[in-house]
Amino acid sequence: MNDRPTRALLEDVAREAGVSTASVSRVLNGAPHVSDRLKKKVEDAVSRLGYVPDGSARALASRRIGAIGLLVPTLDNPIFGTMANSLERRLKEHDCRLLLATYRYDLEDELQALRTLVQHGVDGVVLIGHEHLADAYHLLHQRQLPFLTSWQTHDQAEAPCIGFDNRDAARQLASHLIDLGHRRLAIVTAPYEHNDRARARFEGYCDAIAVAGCPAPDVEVVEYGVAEGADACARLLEMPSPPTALLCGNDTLAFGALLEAQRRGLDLPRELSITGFDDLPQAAYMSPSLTTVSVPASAIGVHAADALMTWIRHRERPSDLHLDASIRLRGSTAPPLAGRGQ
Amino acid sequence: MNDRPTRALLEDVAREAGVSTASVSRVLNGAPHVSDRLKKKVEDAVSRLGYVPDGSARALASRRIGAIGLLVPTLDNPIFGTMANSLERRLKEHDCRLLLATYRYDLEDELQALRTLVQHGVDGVVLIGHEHLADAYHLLHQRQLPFLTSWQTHDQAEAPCIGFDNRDAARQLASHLIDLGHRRLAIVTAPYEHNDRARARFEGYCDAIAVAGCPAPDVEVVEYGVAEGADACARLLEMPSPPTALLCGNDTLAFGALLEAQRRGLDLPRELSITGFDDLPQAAYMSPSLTTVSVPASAIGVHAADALMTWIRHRERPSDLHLDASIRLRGSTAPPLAGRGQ
DNA sequence: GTGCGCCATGTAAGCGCTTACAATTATAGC
DNA sequence: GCTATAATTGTAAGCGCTTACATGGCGCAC
Repeated sequence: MNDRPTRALLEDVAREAGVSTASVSRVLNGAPHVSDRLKKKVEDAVSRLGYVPDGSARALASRRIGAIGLLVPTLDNPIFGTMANSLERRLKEHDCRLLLATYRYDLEDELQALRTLVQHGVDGVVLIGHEHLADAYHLLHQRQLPFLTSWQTHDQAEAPCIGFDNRDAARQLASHLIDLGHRRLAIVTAPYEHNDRARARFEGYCDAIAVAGCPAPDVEVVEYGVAEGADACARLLEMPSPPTALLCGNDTLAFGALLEAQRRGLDLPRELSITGFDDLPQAAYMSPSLTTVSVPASAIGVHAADALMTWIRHRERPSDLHLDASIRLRGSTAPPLAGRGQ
Repeated sequence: MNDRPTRALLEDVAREAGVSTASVSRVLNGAPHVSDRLKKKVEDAVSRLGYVPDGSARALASRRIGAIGLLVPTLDNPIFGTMANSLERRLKEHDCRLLLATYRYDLEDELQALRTLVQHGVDGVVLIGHEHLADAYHLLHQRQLPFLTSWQTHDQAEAPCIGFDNRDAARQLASHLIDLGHRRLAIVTAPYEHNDRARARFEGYCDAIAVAGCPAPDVEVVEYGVAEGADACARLLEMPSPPTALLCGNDTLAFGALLEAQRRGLDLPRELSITGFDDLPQAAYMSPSLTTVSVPASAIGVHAADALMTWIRHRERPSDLHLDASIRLRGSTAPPLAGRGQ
């Protein structure tokens, strides 16, 4: 109990309990076929010595480190924080840890980060989206590491996917605006070349616009950020025939757009409808409150944890899971002013 | 390289390069006294074989896992996401990984999480605040693990601290309101028994109120959350003599309060001043924009990474770092209506 | 020319666990 | 009562690296 100069090892526990090291290990790992008597002896010895197993040694011998890797573009966007949070909590219930890495939407950087995670021996990996460098998939398959893609449904067979249909949700959002009478829509999106979620949303917006026969939308491509959203909004409003509705790639961009529109004295939503995507907690509390899409970030985390643990522990590859994202109609969308938007 | 059924080991590299395993290890770890010729031979062999070192084995043999642990109350509050994000990025530059755990403001849970991090062999730990169970400090010291407390300055000698003065910032915020003429202030805070940041803020508010000789503030203690902030605001406004200004423990509570006040038709900020704490990105974009305190979350992450890596690599304990938190005066605070607030 | 010291490299002993396999004992079938 | 089978437990060989220590060369002062 007093500070030992050298901590107790499994071998010490075995000696103290008068059993073999293998038995101690078995008790500690809840192996089958262990008598209650043995179990008790070992548990007593463990608490008497204050023994704590060494994770590194266990990892080396068992080839499992008890941690999975999560690769997210960034934690600056709270939506990924929400997902990471629920993932970590759920993993903890499975007695598993979370190794986190970010890559700022840079797939080269992602590959690099993935390499170090794999090198560290993570038992599984969760990726956001399904668009990654071929080398990343190659590495994962070569190592036969259980991994999931998430956030965006797709039909690749590379890996099980836990996500929702960004494109369809985006389509619904745009349709809603069109139903309200908007014809001149504009889109503010993040670069979507290497971002399947952004691309799916963009395409969903375009789908609805094309089906309705509206004129091709003006498009602003900017990085995610409030200031970027504001700037994009400013540019769109200064065009010869400005839009009556703005479809933003996420809530952050929409916040910026909303701010900029108000700064210019526009009467929202009468003079400009704005939509976001993600439904961050404060979206409902903007004024006007933001029409957006509620994405199942927490659910993705929980289900990803469960699916991955099943795969790791029982060696059975989980199936895809399609979650729902529902649109939230709020105060930032309304019919356009008569006479405008044509 | 085609898929090898069995990956190359350090031993294979040694054989391929015609040198000893020790030499390979030395080259890989940049040990001194290695000739260029040896280095080149090894590097060639490594790339020829596509060798990737095994993190677990390295960890066991060297007693360093190349990862530090971060314990945050939750990632649902984006302010911690911001900190985790910058910490992870900076650690990456030091070639170090981040093991993340959350504990929902439950110190027992935190100790539990800390135990598993230590067990995993993290090379260092970053804690939020300095209030933790004695067993947590005990564990850290017993293992002689480099660790930092953060977010809130203090003068304990337990560990180096990287933080700012929540109390002083809170005091400034309250003083600002008092200077504007408010006399009846109220406080909405999270439970602060085991949360030194919340407590410091609360005390800062009380300090200023007491010094100014204002009547004792009504206090609502609620969990962090928008809905909770709204409820607290509602209760305070229904009191016999409602406050003219509301000091909230963080921005999330303030968002809720702001919303509730508007829902009740109050003309903000004339009829009620509201302040937050954290300066989340959207604080500036509420309407009215939120007066709050900008906290150096990113800076804490960066400096924590640097300090911890110095400690780990050079065995020299870093000194405390006091960062600044500055108040942001915005649209949610104004002088009280004449005749009210007495 | 010899001896000392330093540099570069090799040898091999772990690091602290897990687990295949062996050994032992208990259970059961006939 | 004897063998086949299953339930327990023990033995010991790794897991793939790092590093203390040993070794062999080489340059240099004397």
